[in-house]
Amino acid sequence: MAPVRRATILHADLDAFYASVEQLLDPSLRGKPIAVGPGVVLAASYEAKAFGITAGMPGWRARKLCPTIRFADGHFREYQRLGDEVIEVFRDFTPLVERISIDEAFLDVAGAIHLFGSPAEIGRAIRRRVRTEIGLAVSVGVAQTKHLAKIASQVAKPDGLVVVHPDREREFLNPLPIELIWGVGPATRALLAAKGIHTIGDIADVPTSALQLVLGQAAGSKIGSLAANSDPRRVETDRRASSVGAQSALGRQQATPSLIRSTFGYLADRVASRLRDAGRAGRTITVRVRFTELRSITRSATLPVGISSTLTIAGLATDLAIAAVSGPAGGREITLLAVSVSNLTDEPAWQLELPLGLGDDWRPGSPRGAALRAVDRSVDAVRARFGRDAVGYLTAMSSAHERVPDAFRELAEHHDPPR
DNA sequence: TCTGGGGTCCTAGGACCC
DNA sequence: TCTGGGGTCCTAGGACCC
Repeated sequence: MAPVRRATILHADLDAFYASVEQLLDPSLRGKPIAVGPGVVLAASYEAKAFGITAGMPGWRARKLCPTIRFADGHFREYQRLGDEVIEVFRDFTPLVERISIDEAFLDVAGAIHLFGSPAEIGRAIRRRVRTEIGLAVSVGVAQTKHLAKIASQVAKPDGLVVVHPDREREFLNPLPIELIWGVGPATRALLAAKGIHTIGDIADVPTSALQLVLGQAAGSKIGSLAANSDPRRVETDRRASSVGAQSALGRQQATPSLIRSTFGYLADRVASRLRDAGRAGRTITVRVRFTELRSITRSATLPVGISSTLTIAGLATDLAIAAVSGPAGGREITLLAVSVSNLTDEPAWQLELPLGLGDDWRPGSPRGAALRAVDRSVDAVRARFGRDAVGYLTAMSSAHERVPDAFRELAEHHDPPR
C-alpha cells in the first residue's frame, strides 16, 4: 500500500459532550462547574475539569474537590438526538463517516476537496456549522492517518482545530505524552515510565522489538507503527457490533440462586431482544460476576449454533454464574452481574434453538426450540404494538433493576447499533 | 470509605487436529 | 515406541475506550 502524502482524515470529537448539552439546555448552568451524575461523574464541564474532576470519578470525591459543583440529571435522549444531528452535519461533507461513539467520528474527505476546499477548510466549516446550527463545540484533528487525526483532535481541545502536515508529523508528535496514544492507559504508561519513556518522542529511540518485549506483540507494534507513521487503517462506514451485552450493579448482596436467576432473567431479556431486533444470534455466552473490591471472574461457553432466545440465554447465564460462585468462591457477596453474547452470526438458527440448560440434551431440532421461538415471537409482537413494558418474562419482572434509568441503558445500546 | 453501563482487542495456555 | 511443527478454536483474564 503506497503511502499517500496528504492529510485527508478528520477526527471530530464533541467537547465534554454530556455536560455541554446540559449547559445548552439550561442556560443557568453555563460557565459553571457542573457534572452529569450524581453517583458517578459521567461527564464534567471544562469549568469542573479545572478543579481536577474527571469522568468516572465518584460523586463524593468531585464534591470534595469542588464544593460548589452542580450535578445535572442526564437527559439521555437529548444526547442521542444532538449526537445524531452532528453526525448528519458531517455527512453533508462526505459519505465516508465512521461513527465510533455517540460523540465522535472519523471522516475521510479526500473526495470532498474539490467541492468544499482543503481538509483544514472543511474542518473549519464543520466546526462553524455545529456551533451555529446545534450550539455545541466540536474539536477537529486533521492528519494523514486515523491514529494521528485522533491525537490531533485531543490536542485541539477545547474548541479547536489542529492540522498535522505530513512532513511535520515527528515535530508534532515528539513532545506529546504517551497517554495521548489511543490504547495507552495507566498500566501501559507505568510500564513505559519505568523504562524512562514519557513522551512519544522517547519511543522513537526504542526499537519496536524492545517495545514488544515490554508491552506484548500487538501493543508494541502498534506504538512502533505510530513512531514509524505506518497506520494503514481506513475509514469504515459499516462497522458492526461483535458482541451484545448487559450488566446490572447490585450493591452488595449474597449470591443466592434466586438473585442470580432473576437478574439474568432481566439482563437476558434486554440482550436477546436487541439481538432479535438486529436479526442476529450468537454462539458464545459470557457471564461476569464481580465481587467486592472490584475483583471479578468470567465464565463462558461456546455452542455449536447461534442463539437469540431470551429464555435460553437466561438459563445458560444462570447456570454459568451459579457454577462460578458455588466453588471456592461460595458464600461471598457480589456487586454486579453481566452477560454478553458474542461470536455473532447473521441468521438466528431458530430450528436449532436449544433447551434451557448447559447440562441438558440440546440436539438440533428439539421441540423445545420451537416453543421458545413462539414465546419470543409473541412477546416481540406485543411489544411492537404496545411498548416494551406491555409484557415481559416472569423472571425478569421482579425486583430492583430500576436504579439505573432505562433511558441510559437505551442510550448505550444505540452507540453502535448492530445492523 | 472504589462508582455505571456498553463495548473492543489482546494474551496465554490448553485441547485437538494433521 | 512419545517425538516435530503448525494451525485453529476455546477459555479466562486484563487493559482500555466512550
